[in-house]
Amino acid sequence: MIAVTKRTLEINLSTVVQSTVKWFHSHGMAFPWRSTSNPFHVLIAEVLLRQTQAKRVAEPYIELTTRYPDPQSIAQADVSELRKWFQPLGLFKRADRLVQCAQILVNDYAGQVPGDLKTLESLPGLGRYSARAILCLGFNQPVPMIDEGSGRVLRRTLGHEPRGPAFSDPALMDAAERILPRKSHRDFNLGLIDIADAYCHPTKPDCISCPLLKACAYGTSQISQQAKKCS
DNA sequence: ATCCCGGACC
DNA sequence: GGTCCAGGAT
Repeated sequence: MIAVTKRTLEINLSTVVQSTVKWFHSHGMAFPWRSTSNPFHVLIAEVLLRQTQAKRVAEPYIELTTRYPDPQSIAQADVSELRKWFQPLGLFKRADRLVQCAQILVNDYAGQVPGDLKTLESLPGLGRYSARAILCLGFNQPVPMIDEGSGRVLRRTLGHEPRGPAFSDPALMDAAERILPRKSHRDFNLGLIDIADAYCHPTKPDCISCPLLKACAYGTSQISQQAKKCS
């Protein structure tokens, strides 16, 4: 009996992975930071993306990575000059911390972005999510990228009860580790993020259109509830 | 738990 | 007028 439920669970997990990756290949967003593997450019992107809608980050990202392509450029940049590129986005302290971060990279890490989790998390302006995003996108490491959006997709799909912020939910983080595919980890991570944006809205999710509907505990229950209402 | 922050969207 | 946004620092 236990073996059967476990096998059912594994089948569902692999369905979630395959549907997400397949959907991403045809519907994934082509943001500029997704066509580079330069770790420092990924780092800049993640700083800009924090609590900011991805579409609005494209222009500042291009400007910043063009004008300040490496840690050295930012380390010696004038902070007030750098803040200019954060003007339309808000959260200006990100600019200050980006300079601090670049200075540490220059002084302590030979101007290179370190490729290990603990060091990345210790840098100013980077946290659990950004560090993992840099590892996945900049170093091609099979690390889960769980933010509030992709965390919500996984929670709803796997039928988890939301227990506080995604990053401090051990059950969610364990599930994310378990489900992450070895081969297409990058497409899976980005696919979850894009699905969160396109369908899995916090208050009004579009389950009918979602590519994960058939594999999603939340979506299928939503649909059956709607069917009851209509009858 | 709160603050940061401007803009898009409803 | 609320809600939300690839979170992090305090």
